[in-house]
Amino acid sequence: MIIENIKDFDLAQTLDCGQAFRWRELEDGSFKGVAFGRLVTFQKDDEKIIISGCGETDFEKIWRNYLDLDLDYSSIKSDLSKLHPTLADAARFAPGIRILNQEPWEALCSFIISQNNNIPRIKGIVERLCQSFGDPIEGDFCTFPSAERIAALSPEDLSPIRAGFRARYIIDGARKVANGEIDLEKVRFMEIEDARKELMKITGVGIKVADCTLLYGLHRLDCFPLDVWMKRAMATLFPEMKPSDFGKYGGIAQQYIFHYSRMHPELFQPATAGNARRKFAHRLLE
DNA sequence: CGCCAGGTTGTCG
DNA sequence: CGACAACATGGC
Repeated sequence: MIIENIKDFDLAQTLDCGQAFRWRELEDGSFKGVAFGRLVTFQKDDEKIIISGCGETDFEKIWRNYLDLDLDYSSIKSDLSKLHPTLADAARFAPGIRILNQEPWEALCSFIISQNNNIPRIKGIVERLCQSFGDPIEGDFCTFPSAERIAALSPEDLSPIRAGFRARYIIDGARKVANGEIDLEKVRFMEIEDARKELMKITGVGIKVADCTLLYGLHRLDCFPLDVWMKRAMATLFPEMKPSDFGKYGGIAQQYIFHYSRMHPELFQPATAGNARRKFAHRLLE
């Protein structure tokens, strides 16, 4: 399956920018992984995306939407870039980021795991969750376990995935989703404040995890999750702005800023002597 | 070893 | 309301 004329899209920037935790980069720069129960490999060649393991039907039914290929990111980027020069810098730094349409339960569960945690370890816990409770597909690739499957477990059953204190949050979320107490497809269309409140009925889901679920799992592009990186970025780079100033595509702005900040930690370090010296040495090398 | 991580909860003032 | 420790684990 080959899709032509794709702009504003980069595999690494999109699949490894902290919105999804399961994609594996292969030697040749392609990405292999599972979503919606399907195993695929993406390759990018100039303006073409090559998808192995997927036919026309699956592309139209799943992957076109998953990769958000119908949204005009050029236009959005151009509008966002007018809001603030540093946002323009961030968008220019990773112009190929898109916001995925992930499965709602996977996004919810993944971001419950993300709390007070670092990205490498989040990936490890999610991987062990899938290996332990998902269905095998091929090689060691597995599906993401359904809410129903997890709902049948106890926190102790999750001990092999080493999620720590988050284990009972995962179970609580799974049970509320599986028994219909929370209908994620209804949450998708709720007023944003109601949607947040609904998700926050789950123990262990606060405003940040709720916003991540809404943005990455339910494609609510106006959500602007504030984690430690984003709080630093707002305080340091956008002191005059608040999240709502970024508008209906604020979630996309957030992703540019999050990635840009994580890739430039020096922006947030006090200008220590050592740091200044390093910068000076760097200048001499140029 | 100590600090921190895409936070949330519970408690105390 | 706001501040703040505790939470489980391991990356760096």
